[in-house]
Amino acid sequence: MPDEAPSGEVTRPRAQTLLAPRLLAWYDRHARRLPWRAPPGTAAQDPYLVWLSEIMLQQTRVEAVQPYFLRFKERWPTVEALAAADIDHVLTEWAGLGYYARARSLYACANEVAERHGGKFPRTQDALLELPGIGPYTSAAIAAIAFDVPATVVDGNVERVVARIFAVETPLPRSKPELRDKAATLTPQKRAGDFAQAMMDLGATICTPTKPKCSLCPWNDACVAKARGIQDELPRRDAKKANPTRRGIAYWLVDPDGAVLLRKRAEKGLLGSMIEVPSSDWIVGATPDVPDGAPAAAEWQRLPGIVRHQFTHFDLELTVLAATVKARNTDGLWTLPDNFGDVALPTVMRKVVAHAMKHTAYTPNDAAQMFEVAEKPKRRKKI
DNA sequence: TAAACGTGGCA
DNA sequence: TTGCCAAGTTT
Repeated sequence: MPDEAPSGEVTRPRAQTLLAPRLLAWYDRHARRLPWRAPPGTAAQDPYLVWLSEIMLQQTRVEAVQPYFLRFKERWPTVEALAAADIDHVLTEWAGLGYYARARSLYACANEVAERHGGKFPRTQDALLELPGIGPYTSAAIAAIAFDVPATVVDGNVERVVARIFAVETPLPRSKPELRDKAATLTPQKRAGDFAQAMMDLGATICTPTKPKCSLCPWNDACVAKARGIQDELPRRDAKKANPTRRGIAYWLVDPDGAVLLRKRAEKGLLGSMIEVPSSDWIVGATPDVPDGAPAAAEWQRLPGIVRHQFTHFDLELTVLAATVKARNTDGLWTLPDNFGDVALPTVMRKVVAHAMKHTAYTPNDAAQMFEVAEKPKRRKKI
């Protein structure tokens, strides 16, 4: 029997109205302290920092985001500062975090906010949804966390918590609409931002994908999955098909100064707008023949070993070929390894760099030191 | 609707 | 070593 619901509020059984206060009480005691998060129940947070953190957190763990968030916050403290930045500097700062379309959308969004919204983020979910890189999750998260709008925030954590609380046995992603609707029945009218973060904290620390810590859960007495003993099996998922393996060749070309030829990838698509060691196409099947995709004619020497990398939808195996040239005979970004930290090299390309520097002695003096630079470019000097 | 789109930690 | 999958969005 549904309660009488105030206008705009989701109708829900009476028992469910008790759940949100219990979770908020748990959150008041157990909220993780994160650099983008104000303490529970305190003043509103800077919408710019909420937005920045939420974009970074898309499909990305808190631990991976933290150093990136702190560097962005320090370097670009406001949305106007970010909008005024050089996009390549933004991509360089993003390098290693993955899903690089997020960084391009981040920059586009900053410019829209700066130019069309007077530097202020819109306060409604619908208006936020219009901005680049902001979808259903992020619009709800910003509305709730930055503006205290009672929006329902649904991410992977919330889906897992809700699937267990209500024992939803339909596999993901088919169950998404049902999980969203059930999550909406839990969302309170007040402290929706804290509630959203509480749900995500609960999912991240208690209601974990494997071995959930039900004894510590503020909702354990209400959880249908736990009552049935199937909490470890939920949420179910449709089987995924195996990833294919693609193969290619990376070309490590060095000039007499020790500068290495790099180039910028196509603006969009895989690793869009990022910097790479020139390479062939990456194709399913056998490794392409030399000199497929080679940036110049040279006496290419195959380096021992292979560079492996896993993307979301395929595995990659790169053979690395190296050569030296007497002059910079082809266009590109000839870059000294000391400066690799200043370019937007994605992780797969850092692996190529590390591999090439390990197996070439093109700088006889201290290849080892340069290898270290390639392996750990995150601690780089300011540009 | 389904595929594309990164990376890293952990079992 | 391999597979899972995480504070999702875009096309």
